[in-house]
Amino acid sequence: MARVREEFDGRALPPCLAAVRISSLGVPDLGMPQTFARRQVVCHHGDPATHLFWVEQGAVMVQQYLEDGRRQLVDIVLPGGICGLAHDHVYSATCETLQPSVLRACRKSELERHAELGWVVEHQIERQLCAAQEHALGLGRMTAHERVCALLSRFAGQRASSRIERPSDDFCLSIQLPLTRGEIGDYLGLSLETVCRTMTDLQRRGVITIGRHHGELVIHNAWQLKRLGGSCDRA
Amino acid sequence: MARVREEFDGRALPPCLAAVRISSLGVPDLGMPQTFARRQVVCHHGDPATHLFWVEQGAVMVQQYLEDGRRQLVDIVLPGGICGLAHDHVYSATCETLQPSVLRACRKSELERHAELGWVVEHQIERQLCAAQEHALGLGRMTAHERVCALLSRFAGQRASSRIERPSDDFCLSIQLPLTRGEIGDYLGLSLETVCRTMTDLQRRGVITIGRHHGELVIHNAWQLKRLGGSCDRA
DNA sequence: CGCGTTGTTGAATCGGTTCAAACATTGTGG
DNA sequence: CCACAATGTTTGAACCGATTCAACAACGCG
Repeated sequence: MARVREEFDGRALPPCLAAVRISSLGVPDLGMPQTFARRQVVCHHGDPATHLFWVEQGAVMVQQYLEDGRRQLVDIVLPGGICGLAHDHVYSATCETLQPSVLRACRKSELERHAELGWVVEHQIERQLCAAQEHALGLGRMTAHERVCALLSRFAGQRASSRIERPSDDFCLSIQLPLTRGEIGDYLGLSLETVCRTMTDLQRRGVITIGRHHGELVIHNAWQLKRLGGSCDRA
Repeated sequence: MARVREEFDGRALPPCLAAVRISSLGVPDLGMPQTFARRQVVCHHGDPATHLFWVEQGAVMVQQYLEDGRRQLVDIVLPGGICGLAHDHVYSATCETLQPSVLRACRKSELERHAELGWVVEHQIERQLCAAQEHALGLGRMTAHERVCALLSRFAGQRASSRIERPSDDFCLSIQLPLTRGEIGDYLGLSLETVCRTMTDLQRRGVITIGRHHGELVIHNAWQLKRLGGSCDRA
């Protein structure tokens, strides 16, 4: 009856995780899936942290604010990821959907009663912490061009991870950015104008083509994109 | 025999955690405590990730590099914290001690056999992820002055958390910075010269006094420091 | 069609970097 | 204990990448 996934996040699960049903995304079957519209707030910074949210479909942005309104998107959570983290029993950030999304809301109190789940959640959070630290590397030490390229590269990689290894890959990759220029800027620690200029420049260089419609983008040379954003490959 | 701490990180432990002995820092008694000298590498980015390290005493810096040598300190781990995180079975960052330190190295494979520990580790990593996201806010959106003040404030808070709430707190707080200017710069995403100038400026304004000896620092007005670094208080 | 939102581009400005030189502190060996 | 090297810090001047402010163009929803 309890169907168990053998793999989670690329590594075999320890035997202790045999008790709870895990969906194909690594999401435990606790709590009901909830549907959220585009740009809907999932949880708000400072509110009592009652739930942990698993993203099943769509995407969620995790954002922090300074008092004067300056904003930083600190994470973009894709399916399989978790949001709704807490510090001192309150949500440490505001989470908002980028697209229509399906999340599974699990009561923290109930979740923790399942010891077997501890390591499943831990793996996911560990992965997100690694990602956050890589993001910090970009924020602290990369130029505007590198940051934009790294982000676009990530979106490209989501849809065609295997094909971006060889130099003269001249296949086109059409993607739909779920973020506005301002949001990209807030994610990359840049002004929206700089994001604009950088993308226009990438277009001039023939790396991408910016579609007429909002968010439309064609990537002509994913490899070059990766290379430009691309001292990003860590030594 | 199995003594159990009732509290971990300020919150009552769920009942499932009653089985493993936990030290007063929340560190499980698996693996031997190891002593590390100052500036000793604990684990290296890219190496097979066999262990998870718990910091018992001292401090560890977590650092990432770009190919061309640009460096970013992405975290500073204090006692109670964890380092040695992995992505795809290899360490995602290089960890190095800031001071002589005592770490407890736990084999990941063995650790995961203890289901009860999953949530303990999860709590700690969740806390560190929240911290990383706050750090990202600083890297992305704060000025040099704000970043430096926020960091000094953190060091001050470590030693006198309760006393920094009132405005005209004119008590002096003497601290020993375990980081060089260059490292502070690498942590804050600034050049070492900017860190210097900023600190000199804070001294001119009477907020701090820079001691003669390396790392020596006296904070005269912790409250003002907090305020300057201090849109840092999130809305 | 019209108006609000999002995106683009230009010009001036500024915060922080870079490069360079001098200085102080710490550590080492004679 | 002193001399000297290595490491870390401070300061100045020129430069530059990114921001800011402003105007305008393109979508897109009613």
